[in-house]
Amino acid sequence: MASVTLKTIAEALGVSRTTVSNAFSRPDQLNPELRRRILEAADELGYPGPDPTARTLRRGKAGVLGVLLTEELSYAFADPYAVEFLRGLAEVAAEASTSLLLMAWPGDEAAEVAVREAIVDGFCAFCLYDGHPAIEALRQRRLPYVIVGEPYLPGVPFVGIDDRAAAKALCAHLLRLGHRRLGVLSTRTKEGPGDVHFGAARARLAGYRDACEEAAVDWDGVVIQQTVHSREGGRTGAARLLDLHPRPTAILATTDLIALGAIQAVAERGLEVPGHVSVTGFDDIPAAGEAGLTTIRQPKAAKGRTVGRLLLGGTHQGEAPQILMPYELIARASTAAPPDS
Amino acid sequence: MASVTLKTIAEALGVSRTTVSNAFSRPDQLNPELRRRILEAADELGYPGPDPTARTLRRGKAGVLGVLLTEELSYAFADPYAVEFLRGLAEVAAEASTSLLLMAWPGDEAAEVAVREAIVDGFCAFCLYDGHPAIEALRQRRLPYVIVGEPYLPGVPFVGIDDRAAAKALCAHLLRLGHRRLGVLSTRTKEGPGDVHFGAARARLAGYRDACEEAAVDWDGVVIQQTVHSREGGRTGAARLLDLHPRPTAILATTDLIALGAIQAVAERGLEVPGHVSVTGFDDIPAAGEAGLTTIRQPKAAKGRTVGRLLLGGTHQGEAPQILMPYELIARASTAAPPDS
DNA sequence: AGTTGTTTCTGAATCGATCCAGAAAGTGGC
DNA sequence: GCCACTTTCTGGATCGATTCAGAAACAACT
Repeated sequence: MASVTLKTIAEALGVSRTTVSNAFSRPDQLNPELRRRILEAADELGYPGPDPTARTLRRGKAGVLGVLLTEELSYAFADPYAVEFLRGLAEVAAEASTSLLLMAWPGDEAAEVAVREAIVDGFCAFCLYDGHPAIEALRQRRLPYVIVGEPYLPGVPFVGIDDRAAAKALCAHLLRLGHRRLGVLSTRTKEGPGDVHFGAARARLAGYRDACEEAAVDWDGVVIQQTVHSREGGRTGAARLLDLHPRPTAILATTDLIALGAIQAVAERGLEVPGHVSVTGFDDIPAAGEAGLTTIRQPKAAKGRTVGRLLLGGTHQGEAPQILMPYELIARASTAAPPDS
Repeated sequence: MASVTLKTIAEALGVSRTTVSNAFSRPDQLNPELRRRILEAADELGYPGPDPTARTLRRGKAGVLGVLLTEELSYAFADPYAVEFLRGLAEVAAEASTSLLLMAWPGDEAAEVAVREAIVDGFCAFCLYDGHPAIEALRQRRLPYVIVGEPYLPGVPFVGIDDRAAAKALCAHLLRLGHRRLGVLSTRTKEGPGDVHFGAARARLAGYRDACEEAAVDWDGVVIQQTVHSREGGRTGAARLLDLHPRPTAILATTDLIALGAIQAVAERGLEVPGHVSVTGFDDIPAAGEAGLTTIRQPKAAKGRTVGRLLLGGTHQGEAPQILMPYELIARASTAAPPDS
């Protein structure tokens, strides 16, 4: 009944706990023949291996990085952008013999508890929104942590791009081509249609607005259609925009996934991209290139690697690091001058 | 420099460690006024809260269930089936104040290590394949664990449906309708085109075969096309099948997601479902109903709940529980008699 | 005054490993 | 035969909390 520990094995063989521990963790510290006997005895006694909890407590290092996700798991994984980011993060983590822990929460209330109780060496928060209770909990844990992409908050470690400036550049590109009737397709907010809650979406909308104001285009005349963050969501959302009279000549989607759905919706109407409607995305996922989508490219895997290095580098003394990664406007075939109307 | 612990606070206030511990974990065990002072001092000293590792070691319970995923994260999350399952699991876990830990591995070799070192109360392995090294590691940890859906192995705790029998029923349905030229769309295996590695896919193929043999249809004449597990993968895979001469009159996809892609491919050829080609799926995800897809319905969330209860119920003594859940053939509009050729 | 009970707090033991300083035995060089 | 060095093993301290039996103070009831 009593569980099998190092002590059980040590007593069975008449050696010390330390020696048994070495047999598992530092094989070069003992005689190979004795080690063989120890492992054999461990196997016979049903020893499950050194207890990870005790080991972590003593070593003061868990060998784990926590990745915080919001409730909608599908949000994070349906988007190839997230997968790329995680690949970069996992790469750096693996070099430090560290594994990733994806933390799924039933809801916001549980988030705080989860952050407080997770056994990790650091956190990376992904897809949070401004004001999420976990953010304060993160600060209190006094472990290294980084907010990725959104929200950007003063005094909080951050890695991402300047979403607002990038969005402005993208919108300015459309305005330069001559577009004046714009439609925006944004990810759905948590709060319902009133307010755009997600930091990145909000920053991107602000960037579009900046560009409009600079070009003296009336921002209030721009229709903002919210939708689910998926290809299908882009299709149905775009359908709404295409029903408007007069129809927008350009659709700005806040992510590539949505933009790809929008392109599909345009085709289903028997219209052409960019002949009748121009479409832009955001992120430059692999499928964007194939579809000839004009978008903002951001370094996805590199972002993950940067986050990993930051977290594994130890606690940040003093100032919180805030790293802005480079981005690039990729103009492809999905944008052109608007049709003569 | 030295970290702030219970002891630091206790000494600062001249009370015992136990009392400070109670202030955090058992508020009813001490004077409210003293508790207030303790929490205040903790805040001032920058105490990050009781160390989760130490707490776990002492309590002997982590309050965490590990969910094992294979390398392809997208595999698990692109499929609404997985999301539903996790919802059920999370529900039961939440009732026991337990959170879920999604474990992402860089690769198979890392799997063993991760299982050995994870600080959890139990494991649920999802989307593993037969012979995965993690399976042996799971057994050795002597913690409760369950294999979900695939692979089904003797002596290993299991929850799922009888994939083979379900697949047989589905295929028999097509054969009853009169189909004789079948095409199969299966998820890609790890090993390449030679052998179908994933347990469920293999079991489903075996079921199709059973039905064919019972109806004296030549199984060797059935083309098996492998593809990526996604809607897009289904589209391209089905395109290959539709290029065959003579064209199959029915396509059996091993998952709904693939089937939905197949339906799209048929439409793109200017053909009709089920007029020219019948299509079947597997799992009955929400989108399957909308698309009128004939498929096998299995209880997704209930499966998650069952797994959760099993894991939280403690270690299984003696025999490994193997639970087969009910399934149901859902005949919808995507299947009909083959065209007169 | 004595018994019982409640509230509030304490000290030592414990969870299961790892780390460190050092002991014991054996090796090699001079 | 002595010193220096390596290999192999040991015992005790430690990581940071929780648990448990019990002490101290005080109230309530015979």
